[in-house]
Amino acid sequence: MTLAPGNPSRGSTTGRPVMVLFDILGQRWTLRILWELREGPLTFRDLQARCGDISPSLLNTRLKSLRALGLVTHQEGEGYGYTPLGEDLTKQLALFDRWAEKWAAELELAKKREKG
Amino acid sequence: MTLAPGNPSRGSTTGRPVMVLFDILGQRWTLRILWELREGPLTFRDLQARCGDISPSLLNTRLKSLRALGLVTHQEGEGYGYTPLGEDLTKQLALFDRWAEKWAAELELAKKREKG
DNA sequence: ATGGTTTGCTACAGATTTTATAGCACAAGG
DNA sequence: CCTTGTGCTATAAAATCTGTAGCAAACCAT
Repeated sequence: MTLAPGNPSRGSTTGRPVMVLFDILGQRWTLRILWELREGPLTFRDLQARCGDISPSLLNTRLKSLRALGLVTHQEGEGYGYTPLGEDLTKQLALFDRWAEKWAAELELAKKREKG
Repeated sequence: MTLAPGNPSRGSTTGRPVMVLFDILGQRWTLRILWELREGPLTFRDLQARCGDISPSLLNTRLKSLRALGLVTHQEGEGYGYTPLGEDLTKQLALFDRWAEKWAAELELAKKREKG
């Protein structure tokens, strides 16, 4: 069965949208792919390079499902980019970026305290 | 090498915190585990049940790394719960929940339009 | 029209991760 | 004792991911 809101996903029979979302984002590279598109559309090959040379087969698999889910589109001549929904989701990812910076700082601090 | 901010992660040599975070959250079940703790600490077995009977070996692997990363703690008698950092991260996940509901609604709408 | 470049992929084998199931050790309660 | 709950470990099989090779179509300049 396709992964989509309304359909059951791993460990959840209800298809509650957030569960489906977690299932999708919990697939390797999905978050990263969305993130790398944040500054504008990229070609398949550019996107691949930005993702540290992810294998083209997996990239294509991910892009297919992101397209099927209405988060990403492919425009002739432009490459891969967000749909309005995808763009909206990615705004949440920007919050993660800020959180992660804070997190790193706190872990760093903890490490120092530990030492003396 | 351990997965932690500052250390290189998949496809990123810099260790930029958000990349590391994506790497962690992109491991199956991690997002779900964090999510299921949102209403308070749970025992190992309760958490396992909430996650649709995820295998105990994987659950333990995930919990170990979440503890190592300072997101989750285990308190004698209470079970597994957030650290302050973990709690903070989970607030962002609540935004995902709202986004996902909107997403589901839009996809539903699109499907209807498609039919006629 | 021919050769080089870019783009968007597919194929496939080997490595890694995840799943499913069984079971163990310890502690508390009756 | 015996049962129940808790926090796991072990292991084999299945699924997923990685790395590499390569192809077809479009475009460009010669």
